[in-house]
Order: sequence, then structure tokens, then C-alpha cells
Amino acid sequence: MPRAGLNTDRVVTAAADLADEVGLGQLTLAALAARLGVRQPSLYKHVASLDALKRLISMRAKAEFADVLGRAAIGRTRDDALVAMAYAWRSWALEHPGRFQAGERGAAPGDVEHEELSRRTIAVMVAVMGGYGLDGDDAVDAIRTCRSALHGFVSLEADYGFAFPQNIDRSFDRLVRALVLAVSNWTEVSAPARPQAPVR
Amino acid sequence: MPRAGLNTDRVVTAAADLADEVGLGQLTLAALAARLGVRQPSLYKHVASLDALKRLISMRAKAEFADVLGRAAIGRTRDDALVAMAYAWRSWALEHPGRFQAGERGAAPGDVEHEELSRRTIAVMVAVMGGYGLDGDDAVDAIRTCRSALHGFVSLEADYGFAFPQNIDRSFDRLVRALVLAVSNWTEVSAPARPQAPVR
DNA sequence: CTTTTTAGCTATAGACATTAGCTTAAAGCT
DNA sequence: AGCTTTAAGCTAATGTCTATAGCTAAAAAG
Repeated sequence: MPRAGLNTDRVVTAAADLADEVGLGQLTLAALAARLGVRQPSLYKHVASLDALKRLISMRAKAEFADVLGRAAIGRTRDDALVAMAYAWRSWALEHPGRFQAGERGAAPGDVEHEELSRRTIAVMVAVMGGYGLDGDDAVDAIRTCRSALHGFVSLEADYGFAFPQNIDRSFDRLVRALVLAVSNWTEVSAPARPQAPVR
Repeated sequence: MPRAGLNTDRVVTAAADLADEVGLGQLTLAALAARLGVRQPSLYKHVASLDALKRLISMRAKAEFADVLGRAAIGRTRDDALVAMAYAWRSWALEHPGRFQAGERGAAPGDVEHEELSRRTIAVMVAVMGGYGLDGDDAVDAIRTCRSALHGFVSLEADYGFAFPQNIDRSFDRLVRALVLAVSNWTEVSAPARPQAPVR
């Protein structure tokens, strides 16, 4: 009988697609093997373990995601870039819930190959913050703030964390505006004085 | 031989504690039974399934969390309340990672008992936003923005999502300031003025 | 002190991940 | 072409975990 012609890349792609359909938690080697027309133990020729497979999905997801973000931000600056990036973030995550969930997983300490991919997303954000004149600690803090807000919104949305589904788009719009306000007034935010003054 | 004297409440408490120690994903009925000095199938006398147990942990977590938030906010208004709530949020989540992760899970549609507990947290935030004069859609949007940012920051932090561990406290401080800035200038944020780029 | 309830037990089935070892399709070489 | 080597995919088997069925005896009820 002819062979299935698998390799690690095809296995990871199929696994990521399956995770997008059924959720990362429901991804099993049994189901993946069935989809690939192969017996379950055969997958071990291409992947060391289920955990290793999830790491590969995470890395794949990060690469694809960084690409999407980069494309959204390119040719734009400041608010335009930030807003475009935010909307691309949300669309991608909602379209690829399994990949997104896999990407949440940080690189294990010392996993340089994985860490490098994590940095790709950050690199896009560094560029956007650079457009606002932010660098060093300010850029790190602003990036973490934006990542947290966008990541949090999307995971809550994907997990049905928002009770009323109807106005989620408007809420996201406001979230993005809040980020724009914060980033474009970052000196105010990062000032060590407590009381906040009204803006503009 | 004497009985172990279990009931659903004790099982859920032990499960939540175990989840805090080993992570929600590593919570197994086998390990839980061992910790309670009981054979694995005995747990089914108190809990319908592993999934049902996780739902109960989620509900327990939400109740405790709402309590903590409420205590932090009480007797404070505006920025003081928001800042206190934010710091309480982060501490609780980092101290109770398993409960926190369980709490991320939204109530299943139609699960009124669970939904009621989800609302308890929201109620605290509604009160805080009320202090800023926000209500209706504005309050909903501001709450979702704050939840997203705080939830996102803490889950990224717990998942080693931030590459450099050293300055996380400062970043959180900036995040909170950014939220304070946004909420105290919410009319600016919610103004439909600036054109938003449609993405994709 | 008898009857009823039920907490916890043993035994067992079924889904998965994972390992060991075999077979044979395909790739490489002469 | 034919011969050799590599490795893809297979069957068989083990261990872990969720879950069900049915038994036993400890506690509660009368």
C-alpha cells in the first residue's frame, strides 16, 4: 500500500487546523491521526509527543500571528498603526482560536528557537511604539499594556466571558481608543506622580 | 473502617487548592482522591464528573474573587478604588493560579447559578465606575476595558508571557495608570470622533 | 434495636499517550 | 536495472485516567 506522505510540517498544520475547529484542549493524537488517514502511533515518527506537538503549534501560531500584525502595521504610523494592529489582532484570534490558545503558551526557559518567535510579535510592537517616540522602558511598559488589553479582551470574548454578546464590537472600539489615548499620552502615564490630570 | 466524611464542599475546596498547586490542567481525580485519602470512584458520590468539578471550582473562584475585589474597593472612590481593585486583582490571581484559571471559564449559556456568580465581580466594577459618573453603555465598555487589561496582564504574567521578569511590577503600575487615565477621561474615549480603520 | 440510606469500595470498560518491534515502501547507490 | 539502506507506517501491548455498575457496611432515621 502507498504511504500517506506525512512530515512534521503537514502534521503541525493539520493539528493547528484541528485545534482551531475543536479547541486546543480537545486536540488528541487519535483524532489527528484519523484526520490524516493514519494510525495513531505513526504520528510519533514526526512528533516526539503531544506536548512537543503543542509547542510546535504554538511556534507556528506565533510566526503566523507576527506576520499578520506586521502586515497590518506596515505603511502606517502612530494611531493608525496601533488601531490597525489591534483590529488585526482580534480578527486573527477569533478566526484561529486554537492557534491563538496555543500561542498563549510562553516559551519554556532556554527554548531559544521558541523565544525567537515570541520576539517577532514584540518586534512589530516595538516599531509601532517607536512611531510614538517611545523606546526603552517606556516602550516595554506600553507594549505590555497593549498586549495585556488586547490579549485579555480576545480571550474573554473567545471564552464567552462577556455576558452580553450584542455590543462587543463597540466595547472593543472603546478599548482601542483607550489604548490610543494612553499611548499617545505615555509621559503622563509613566510620570511617577500619582494624581492624573485631564488630557488635551 | 470509619468514613472519610467528605461532601461536595470539601471536595471542591481540596480540588481548588490542588489546582492552585499543580495547575488546573494537571488536576486529576486520581490525585485529588489520593489527597483526600479516598479511592478515585468515591469522588463521584460528591461530584458528577471532572467537568462538573471544574465548573464548581470556577464558581467558587468567582465568589472568592468578587469578595476580594469588593473588600479592596470598599471605602474608596474613583482612582483610589480603581487602583486598589487592580492591585487586589493581580495579587489574588498570582496567589491562586488554579482558581484564577478556573474562573476564566465563562458560565455555560443558561447556567443561571453560575451566571449569578459571574455578575458578582461585575457588580463591584459597576460601583467603581459609578464613582466616575459612568453608567449604561459607558460603564459596560469601561468595565470590559479594565477587565481585559487586568485579566490579560495577569494571565500573560502567570504563563511566563513576559520575556523579562525583572520589571513586571513597574509595567503593572503603568498599566494601572493607563487605565486610570482612560477611565477618568472616558468621554474622550467614547467620543465617536476619530475615524477607525476597518481592518482585514 | 431495626430499618433505611448512602459513602466508599472493588471490578471493569473505554479513551488516550506512549513504547517496542516488525514490514515494506521509498530513497540512494553501483 | 538491481541491491542496499533508511525510515514511514503498522500491530501489539502497557500505563494512566475518566467513568459506570454493583456490593458492603457505616451512619442516620424510626
